[in-house]
Amino acid sequence: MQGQDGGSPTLEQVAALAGVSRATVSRVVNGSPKVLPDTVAAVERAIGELGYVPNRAARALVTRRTDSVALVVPEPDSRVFSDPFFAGILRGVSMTLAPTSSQLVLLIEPAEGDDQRLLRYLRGGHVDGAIIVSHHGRDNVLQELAHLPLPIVFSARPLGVEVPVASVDVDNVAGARTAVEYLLSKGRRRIGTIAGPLDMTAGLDRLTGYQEVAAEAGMAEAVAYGDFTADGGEQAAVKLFAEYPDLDGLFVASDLMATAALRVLSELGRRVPEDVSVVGFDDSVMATTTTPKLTTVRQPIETLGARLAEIILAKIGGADLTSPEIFSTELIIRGSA
Amino acid sequence: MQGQDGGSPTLEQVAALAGVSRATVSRVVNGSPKVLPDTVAAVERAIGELGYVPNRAARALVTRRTDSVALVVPEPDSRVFSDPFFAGILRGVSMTLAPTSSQLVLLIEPAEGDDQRLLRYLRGGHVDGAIIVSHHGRDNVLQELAHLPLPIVFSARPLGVEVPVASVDVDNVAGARTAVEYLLSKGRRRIGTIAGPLDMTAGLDRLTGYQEVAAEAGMAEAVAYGDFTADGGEQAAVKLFAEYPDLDGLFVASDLMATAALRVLSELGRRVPEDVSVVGFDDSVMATTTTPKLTTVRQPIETLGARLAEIILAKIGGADLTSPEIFSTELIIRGSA
DNA sequence: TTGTACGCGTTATCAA
DNA sequence: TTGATAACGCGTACAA
Repeated sequence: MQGQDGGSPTLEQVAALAGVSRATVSRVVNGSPKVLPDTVAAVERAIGELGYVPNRAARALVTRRTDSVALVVPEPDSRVFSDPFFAGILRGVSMTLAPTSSQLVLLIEPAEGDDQRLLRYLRGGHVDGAIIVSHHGRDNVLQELAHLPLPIVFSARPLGVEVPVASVDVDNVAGARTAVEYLLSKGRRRIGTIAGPLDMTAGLDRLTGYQEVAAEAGMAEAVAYGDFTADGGEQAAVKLFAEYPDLDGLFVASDLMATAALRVLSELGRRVPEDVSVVGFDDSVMATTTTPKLTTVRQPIETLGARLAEIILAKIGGADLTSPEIFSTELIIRGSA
Repeated sequence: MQGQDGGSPTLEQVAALAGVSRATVSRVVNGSPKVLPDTVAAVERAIGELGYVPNRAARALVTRRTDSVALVVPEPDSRVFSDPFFAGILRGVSMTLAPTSSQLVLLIEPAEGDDQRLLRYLRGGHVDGAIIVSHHGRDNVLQELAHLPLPIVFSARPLGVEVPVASVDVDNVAGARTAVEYLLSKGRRRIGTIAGPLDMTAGLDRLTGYQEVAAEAGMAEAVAYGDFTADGGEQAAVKLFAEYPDLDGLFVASDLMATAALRVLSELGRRVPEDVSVVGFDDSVMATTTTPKLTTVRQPIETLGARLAEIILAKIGGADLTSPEIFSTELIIRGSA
């Protein structure tokens, strides 16, 4: 039907067909208000007939805007893709960007230590802005990212970055507090926790929430550390219950680790929730695949992703946003506590 | 340290600093063999000093190559992002593309029926090729995608497309056969299945595998349909066991639906695997979060993704690949059968 | 309201 | 081996 002459049609060809100049076609394409209705109609007809699509490269060259934003994963470990959190963020971001003219390009650190490649790309003006899905904080990449001359927003308060930056996150401390306080309200008196790595805000803050409530209730701490994987959760659970056999409550910093803990408890012959009540964090799909179903702290991940996209779009548009935005969590009560 | 004069440095500036012409710098950047070593050294020093990065837009404009490939989800339903299958594909694709100069652009259908936007984008020369993660087959979008004047590869044989196209998939029929035959080998004689939607190859082919074995074994079919979600799996399981209470074996077309079936069986008071043996499909994370753990058919998803990327890169490079590539599955035996 | 003409940063062709 | 110079397709002063 169209484009049969090899390359895509150009502004020039549309102009010829519509009987106007390139400039006028350009105006119509970009919605300039100062074009006669008749002219607009003629041009649009020509555009439709030819199936014209603006050449992004040419446009970017002159406007110095690429109409694309990067979703950056500054870690070579692509396991993040399997993380339900990442999936939710991706979903929120892409749903928000879809109706926009902006495209989403996925950037992942190609190999351990190859930060420079990422930074050069970002500095090269190939994208208008970047959303950083930062997990591990100690990385000095975050520092460099934060200082890039480019609109940037982080999916979580970047650990170790001192300058003010835009970020979107959930109140992990409060979420953890809710979980532990709920356990307390159910009469649990000896509550332990499986924490995440302390170089991630999610690990750090959720542990802090637990510690705060423990201190307030005069309860001794019982902590084991996992790495947010099923295996790590299993090992932590085994260790925790070997060390503190009298635990009657357990707050786990992620649902995935919680499912592992549930299995360990089952093998240990401890009934859930009768002997030990368990609360997770995330409210991911897995929370409903276990028996009993998992009571967990829900975070509005997709909303976080959507907001991330809104912020980067706003910053690209010139808005000056450089502070964290915190969303609240919600306790979802199911069978495990 | 660099780029302090506003925009990124250009070829021109590098040339000035190195005392050569733009053309020579361009040659060095693109690794032309016909440049004197001394000149190369001088140019590279200038590049390093200025922190020069080629302008992608300008380059794309003249070479007519964008160095980017699209990962297309031709459905407005962004739930796919939460699908472990999609995550694995994304992982394989991005790992393969990362060391390359190619960027990955994520394209999702913005709204129901807005196929045209997607097609125009793809036709507009914004990417060099596209990987289509097609789930639902009846969509006529697939037809149009298959006929695009652009290197294309599908993540599964696109249902309803008659022309030869490149695709990468697992042998779903054989995988399902393995599962059902295994159930048979364990002494199960009354085996039912929870199938996926018939407009997806995964749904269709896995059902076919079940039906083949059932026919060969002279076993009556017992089929219920789910939609690859937990809720759908639950409803299908309820319906199936209401209709066929004597089932002693169950093959479920996806792990997620299998976890739901496991819960239903538990509520029905049927022990797994003693009363009913269950086999899933995928070997996703959830397969190990259930009690008992799920015996399932594993597909090498990440490998599929990697191959998808290799194929699209090859096609962009001129290779003529237009036939399906089929990978095999593997039965992972755990506790449920 | 519309058209002319220039420049965006690169690559590629052709001379030198 | 290197250097001018002409495209590539588009936006936008500036002029008409």
